[in-house]
Amino acid sequence: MRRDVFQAIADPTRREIIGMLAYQKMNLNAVADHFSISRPAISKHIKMLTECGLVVIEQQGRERYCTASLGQLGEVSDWIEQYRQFWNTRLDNLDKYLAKTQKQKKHAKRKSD
Amino acid sequence: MRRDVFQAIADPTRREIIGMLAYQKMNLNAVADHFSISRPAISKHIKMLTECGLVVIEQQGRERYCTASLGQLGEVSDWIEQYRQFWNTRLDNLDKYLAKTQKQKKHAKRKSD
DNA sequence: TTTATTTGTAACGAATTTGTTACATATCAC
DNA sequence: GTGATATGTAACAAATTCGTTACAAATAAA
Repeated sequence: MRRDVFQAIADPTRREIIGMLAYQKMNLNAVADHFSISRPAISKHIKMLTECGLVVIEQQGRERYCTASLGQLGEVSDWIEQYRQFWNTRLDNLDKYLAKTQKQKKHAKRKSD
Repeated sequence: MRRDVFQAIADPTRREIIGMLAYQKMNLNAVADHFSISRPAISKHIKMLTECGLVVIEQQGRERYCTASLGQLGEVSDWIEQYRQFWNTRLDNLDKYLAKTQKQKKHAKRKSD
């Protein structure tokens, strides 16, 4: 099973969980209460998040308090940053231009036969 | 079918494709030659990348030249950056953090006027 | 001790992802 | 024209994801 950070943040529910746990420590049931899906489903999401280091668990009696530990997001950030030079540049504008002409070609194509 | 940028970059093959197309325009077969999986598989990956705007196609005769158009990565970058303040405040992160808060101050200034 | 609460996990199913092969179409080269 | 090349896509299969319900175990509360 793939358990990397890229995969972890691909799921919108997990991104929401991260958003909650970044600001407040919560036990698992409290997290689950914010969603319409079942508690076991949330439990699995949190398990995955802990497995890739984005959430840490602090056990207190029968409760498990979860907090976000977002340093691992650096892996994604680093991957993206290496390409930042390609954004909002002439190159990027060229790409947008090409995308535009491509659409025009597709439209023209059917008729031109 | 989910077709957002988070999902697009979750797959390692697609990240590799992005890495190749960021630096050079290539037709589809040239991309496929760099991988062990089949050409139709690559074709589908590239289709998905174009559908979420990370790759643009320029048709030239029977060939389709692909280039990366990475502005959409900003969506992921923005999502991550909102949490940067929560990362372990290492010194090398401090610069970026300060830059961000400086921007926020500028924005806040307009409201307080 | 008895009961309620918090949680993990097994077992399962549906949907999605990711690959394949086979075939169709359009274009180039001769 | 004929044949090679570049590509899209349909049809299918295997693996994975993401949810469910049911049950077990540990702890707290009565």
